[in-house]
Amino acid sequence: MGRGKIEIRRIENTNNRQITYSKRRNGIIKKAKEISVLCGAHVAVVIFGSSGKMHEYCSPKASLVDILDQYHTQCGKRLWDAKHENLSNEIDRIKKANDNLQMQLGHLKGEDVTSLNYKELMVLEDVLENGLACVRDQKVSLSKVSKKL
Amino acid sequence: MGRGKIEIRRIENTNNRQITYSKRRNGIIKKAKEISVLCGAHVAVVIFGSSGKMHEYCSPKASLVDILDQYHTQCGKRLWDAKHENLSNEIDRIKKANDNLQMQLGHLKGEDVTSLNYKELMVLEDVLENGLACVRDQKVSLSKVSKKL
DNA sequence: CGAACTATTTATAAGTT
DNA sequence: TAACTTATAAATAGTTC
Repeated sequence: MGRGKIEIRRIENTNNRQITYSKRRNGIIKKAKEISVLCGAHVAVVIFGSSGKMHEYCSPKASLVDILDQYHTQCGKRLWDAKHENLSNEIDRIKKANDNLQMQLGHLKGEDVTSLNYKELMVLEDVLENGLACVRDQKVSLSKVSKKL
Repeated sequence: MGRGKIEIRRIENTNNRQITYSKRRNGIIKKAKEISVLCGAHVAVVIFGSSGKMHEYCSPKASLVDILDQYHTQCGKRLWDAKHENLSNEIDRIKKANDNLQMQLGHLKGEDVTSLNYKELMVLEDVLENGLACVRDQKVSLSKVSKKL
């Protein structure tokens, strides 16, 4: 619709793409408003431009949440359950990472070392010696600075 | 667009309303596809006609869940129910705990010690010395055991 | 009836300022 | 650059089959 016909393919020129995006976004939202008034339809439109900025439209008297509830009820795709599952999995994952860190930390502090074999103890000893050296170096550095002041 | 201009107000004739709904719904979804291709936008459209039947469009490579996640991130509105909110909060909490553990672990290994003050360094030194002592004791214990065998 | 048709309106691509 | 203009493409209201 315009001075020239365009192919429906990505507009490579960034500026033109931005202009077209803004115009067409307004167009879609206008159409969404119209169909909701003309036909009493419930409509939700969410658009993210390539810049990441969001625009939304939702027909009057219905929040996006309402529309999505309706979506959930109707289509049986279990939108929320899927989301829930993802979150639960993430929690499990992080908790495991956490436990692992706790254990490492405990070993460094000398806790539960009886569960380690000789080789592991040697590695641990090296790490601790190295840490101790760094800490002592830093103490020395700080002492020098405070003497200068 | 059409043989005659129409007011944007509810179409009272059920049949005409249904026809217009169907035509315009297709129109909106076509436009949504076009903007996603032309501009690389992410778009989600959910429409319920007055009959209650649902239609949706979601731009390729992004599920409705993804788009809603993005929505959630951007606008901070409470799209998810309390359960999900709790899960999200838990994730944040555990992640923070995790970061804290990572930092402690780093310090024990001698990383980023320059961010510590003298008092903190002394505490750290004590912890490390204690840990080292435990580890060495354990090494000795293991040696004794292996000699006995 | 729903699919196809067209006269018109509307949206918009490109141009202009 | 963004807002305005205009020629043209696209959408669609009413109609036909």
